Amino acid sequence: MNILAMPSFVSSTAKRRSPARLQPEAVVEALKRHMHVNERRVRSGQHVYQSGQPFHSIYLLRAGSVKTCELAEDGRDQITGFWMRGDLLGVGAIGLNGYPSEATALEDSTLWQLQYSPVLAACLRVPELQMRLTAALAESIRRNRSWMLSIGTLSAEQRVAAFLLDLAHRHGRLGFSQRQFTLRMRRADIASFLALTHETVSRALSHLGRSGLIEIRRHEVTLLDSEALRRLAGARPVLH
Amino acid sequence: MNILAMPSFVSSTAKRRSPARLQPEAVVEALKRHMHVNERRVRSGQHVYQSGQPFHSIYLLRAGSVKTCELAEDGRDQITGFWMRGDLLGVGAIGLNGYPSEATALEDSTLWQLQYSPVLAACLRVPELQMRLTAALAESIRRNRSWMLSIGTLSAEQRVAAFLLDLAHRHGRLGFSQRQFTLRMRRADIASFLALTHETVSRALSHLGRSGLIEIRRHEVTLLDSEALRRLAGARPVLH
DNA sequence: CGACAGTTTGAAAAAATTCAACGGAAGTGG
DNA sequence: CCACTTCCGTTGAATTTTTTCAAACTGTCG
Repeated sequence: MNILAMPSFVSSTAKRRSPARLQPEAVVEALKRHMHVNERRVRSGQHVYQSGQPFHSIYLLRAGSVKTCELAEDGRDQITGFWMRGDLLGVGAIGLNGYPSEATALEDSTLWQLQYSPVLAACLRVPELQMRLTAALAESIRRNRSWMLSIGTLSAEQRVAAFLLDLAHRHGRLGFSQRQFTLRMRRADIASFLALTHETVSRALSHLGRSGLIEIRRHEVTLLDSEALRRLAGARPVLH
Repeated sequence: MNILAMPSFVSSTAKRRSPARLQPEAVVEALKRHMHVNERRVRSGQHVYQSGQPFHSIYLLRAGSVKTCELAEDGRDQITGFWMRGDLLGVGAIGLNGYPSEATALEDSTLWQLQYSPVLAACLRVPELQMRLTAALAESIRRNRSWMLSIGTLSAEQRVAAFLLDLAHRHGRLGFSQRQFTLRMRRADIASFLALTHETVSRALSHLGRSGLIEIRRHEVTLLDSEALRRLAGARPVLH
């Protein structure tokens, strides 16, 4: 789903890349050339959109970070993703009248608001944009499948390890440190995302810390031995 | 992801529908008018495509049923979906060189093979096709999110109940009985899909049977009290 | 400073998995 | 067509993992 640096996965498919990679920034340029873009700033804790709100726009996250949460009528909810620069939000609402989920800023963030009908129009005129949007949707599907694989096959601690590696990787792609970063979300959010309880996540993090694989203090993480983390998470070492 | 009868979810979002519903069959017609379609028959147990195979085509399932499976390099695997008439397969490969997952027929099935470049070309000429494809991708994303919600918030038995209701619902949309149908997949496949073991699925089915909510004999299911099943699965009663 | 949301940890309980055994159905090969 | 094998499903019991409940601790924000 990341327009600026696709693709990234928790596992497996990282190698099979697009034949014709598009320059990410070029696409961003193209977007601005072909349609009006409204910049929107959202403060930490505020909603980008809420469940049920009429759907008009998708959002390109330009700075900050955002979580998305799926809500059931009976009150159950589930974090469905954590997003950073370059990620596209609200695409799950395409084809519906309203957003089926909500998006909340995890820190002060800025987004480009892209009204969906102009996007469609632009896609018709600019094949590259269409390809890009479609590819972004497909990547989002792969990301989900990869998550399903993790949840279905890994233990609690393995999931937490995989989660940290995923965050690290996405951080790295955006030019930030792959070793050290801030967990912008609460333990309970991680827990929901990983289909665990917040206590279990806390224990897993503590245990990874005691084992010397990571250092964690509150929201600051350092991956001390990402090789071991990868082994733990069941992935073959990534060579590149 | 179902081209013939979107959308369907395990939960929540079923009400927020597309403003301009497109006639499903009309889209199928349009497809045939605008590009060459190769019909392919696959026998039960055979692959539609395999992980790593070069990606050229997506598939529209016309008859039968298919399961898709995500594979990790270390041997872990995970069923990511069960598909029936009208469902679009292989879209996860868009933007990649090869399929990241594999699709296996659960019974003798027939599919339309749609080479992807003509699909793209057709989408550029026919806005309706583009909308349809994009909407199908978006629906697939929602389906995944809905699955995440179920896995993250429901117990084993609730997941099995939700699974049966989902199958029943999709069956119903295609004009088959919503009350009685055949589970084409093995217990182990259901288990993988629901992030459980096959023993747990077996026990859950037996227990639902003993409780009088369903009748199950091997692969034949009858939903005796789908209202109670819905309550069990945590959903509000669907009114219509 | 004080309240509070969020985190950590421990102990008990519950849920699901693992291991093991059995039975039946389907498929294979004589 | 039958014997045999293999795969799949079911069930029970033991074990493991994760959750639940409870309490204490910490950093942040009025």
